[in-house]
Amino acid sequence: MRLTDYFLPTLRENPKEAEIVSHTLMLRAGMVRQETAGIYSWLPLGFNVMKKIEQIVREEQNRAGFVEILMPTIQPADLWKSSGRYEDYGKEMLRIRDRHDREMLYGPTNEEMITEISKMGVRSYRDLPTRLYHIQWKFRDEVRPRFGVMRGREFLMKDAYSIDIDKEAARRSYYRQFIAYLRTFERMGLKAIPMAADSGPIGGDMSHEFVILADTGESAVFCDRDLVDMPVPADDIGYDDDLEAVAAAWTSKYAATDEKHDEAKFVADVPEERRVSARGIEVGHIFYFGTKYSDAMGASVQNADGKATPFEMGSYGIGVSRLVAGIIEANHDEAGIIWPESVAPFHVGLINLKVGDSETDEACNAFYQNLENAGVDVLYDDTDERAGGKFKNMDLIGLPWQLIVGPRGIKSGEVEVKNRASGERFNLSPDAALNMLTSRK
RNA sequence: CGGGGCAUGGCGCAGUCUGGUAGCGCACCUGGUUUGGGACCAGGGGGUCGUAAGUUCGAAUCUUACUGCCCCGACCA
Repeated sequence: MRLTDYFLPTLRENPKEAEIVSHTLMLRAGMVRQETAGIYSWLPLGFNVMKKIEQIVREEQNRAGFVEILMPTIQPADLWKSSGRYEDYGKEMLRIRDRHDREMLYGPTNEEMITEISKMGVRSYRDLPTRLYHIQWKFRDEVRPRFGVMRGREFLMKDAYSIDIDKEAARRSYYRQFIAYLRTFERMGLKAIPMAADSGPIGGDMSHEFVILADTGESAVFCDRDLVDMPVPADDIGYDDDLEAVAAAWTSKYAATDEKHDEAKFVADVPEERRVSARGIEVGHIFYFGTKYSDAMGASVQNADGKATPFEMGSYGIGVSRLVAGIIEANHDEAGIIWPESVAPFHVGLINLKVGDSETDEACNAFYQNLENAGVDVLYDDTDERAGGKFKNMDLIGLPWQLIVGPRGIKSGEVEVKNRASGERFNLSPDAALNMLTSRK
């Protein structure tokens, strides 16, 4: 992509409404624009990153044996009346009426709908397990939206739902998601720690929040250092294996958010040198809720004995749009964002230091073509900005690699490759630079 | 939902107390000099001063109501 063809409205100064660093940087890097409190337009750079995150989530859900569907944003109120939640949900639910004065709502979640869909499709225990997910916009009318897309009212979320015949089977579905989450966040360059969470109406041990560590995190978290460096299962993990045993490496170690933190247990269970007190951001939540909705909505199947058995259900959420901000919170410096390669909007920022200088233009065009041909996403700054501005901008938007080409270097047969994360610079011949950047892909 | 603050050009702000017909920095446009980490000079364009009503010869400024946004708290992926 040539910058002259792109839409990248970067800001030089910090917008005053932004309180946390990810919000400031997303506004400054031209990733989003606020339309009203907690509701944002996604501009090209932000949208690009969000799609990359979404795709990683999708791939790992598929790998874990969940099947993608798409449910609507607008739901009929009757559906929610059938579970009793229409009255319970309160003002966070955005309630609307259509032209026939029918009560509708902008969905804050989809348990009721998935239960109805499953009732229609599941007739026998032989049809189970049913494991579905979708990635869709949701709306929760937060009293006080803040922190940009970190806590907006409209947000993109992956939510998955499992339906099993009994609790043992439900456990297996639950741990599929547990492992999928470890892999998903790892692929985005995040350290996500599963932490025991309140498990809603059922209780028990089947609810975990996945929290990423970031200095600017919203809540205090406490965990065993072993969890931070625990190697995540590889992509050949067998999802039909006993994943609860695999997950035990995580669930057996101490980890808690401040609400659930038990200092005495922390001190007793974790040797002092391994105690981590940090800040965290919740990016995922998985839980088993048993028959809460299936009971209320009469969703059952016949078991092998011919007896009606209510669905055993779990739901599993990942805040996709929130992750965009979460990743920035975990990956930035004074100059701007530092994208992990897997979610970077482009891999290489090609900087032409002197547009109009024929040798420099020629060299840049060649790089641009060759990198594109090699399948490397390039953002080519072909504007006639001054060099200083280009450097600042490129650091701000945080592409992993910068390829800096100017007349001075061309004369001595060199270009500069800069790694955004480490700050390392390499003066290389054009061929060596091209080789370095294409071999990474 | 309680408490507080703010609303003036694309962004950040001054002007409001003490009413007199709108200004600064950045950004933008033109010309020139520059050019490897946010240059300089000269010229220029752009604002129903959140909305509505009121007071006044005259309102960004005073009064009232409303709306929006931000912050703290309670709440939350």
